Amino acid sequence: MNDAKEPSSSNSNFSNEFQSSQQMDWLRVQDSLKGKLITEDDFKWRLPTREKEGSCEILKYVGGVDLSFSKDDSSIACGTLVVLDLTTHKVVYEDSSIVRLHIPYLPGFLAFREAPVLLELLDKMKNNAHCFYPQLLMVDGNGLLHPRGKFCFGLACHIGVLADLPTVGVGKNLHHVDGLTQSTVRELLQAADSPKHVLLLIGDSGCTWGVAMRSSEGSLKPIFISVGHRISLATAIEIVRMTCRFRVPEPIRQADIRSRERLRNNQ
DNA sequence: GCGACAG
DNA sequence: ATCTTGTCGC
Repeated sequence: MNDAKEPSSSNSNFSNEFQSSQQMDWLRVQDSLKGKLITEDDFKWRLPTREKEGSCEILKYVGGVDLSFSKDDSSIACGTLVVLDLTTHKVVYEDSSIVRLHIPYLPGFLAFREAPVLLELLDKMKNNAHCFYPQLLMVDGNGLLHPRGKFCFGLACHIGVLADLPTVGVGKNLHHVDGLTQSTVRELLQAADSPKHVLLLIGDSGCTWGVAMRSSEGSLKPIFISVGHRISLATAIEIVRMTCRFRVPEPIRQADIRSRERLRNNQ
């Protein structure tokens, strides 16, 4: 009875080793991409709210990306890209792609699972020189707010660097970082008398990772905003606030709704 | 050692 | 991420 094969256990040794060597590769990739990261405003447009001398282009087209998953087969996903016109608050572009994912979700490595589909959608639009190509992209997932923050970063930074696009990370849950937890942050946000409902996320190390923000009056639960690429935290906050009809900023919310819808009607 | 851990 | 209905309220 001893020689009974335990496929799951003998497998998991190999599988675990494979997984950790895979993760070491991923850490190197994140580290190398981080060398290209820009964490201050670096774009040629300006916010519509900010008056300024000179005639420069105004931020008008804001993109949002998200993935939804099949309830039956969790490896089937629909990635969606939408672009919102800030002046009309309407969706002016939508594209999506249903794919089979071969990479599992591992905390800290979301980008390796989700970025490829989304980058393809962006690429397609750029290659067509589409006139609504986003000037900025909001990503469902964190940017600099990452548990191994010194040399790593999240999905929003990953996409920003690879697409060379200004990006903002928006999380609906806090990825525990540097002593910050969801419950303590929520308490602090309640206690804070910040009129803008914003709390700087400063970790035990003194590092500022992003902010927690009550984005709409209705919701006690905050969203977590962090710098993605080619943008400062202050600008990121301003743009997120500008696009929040509800708790989740509209570009991401629309991408979420539409990707879920497409998955329902198409598989 | 154990639990926690974006989507 | 996904499983899940109605319900209270502006």
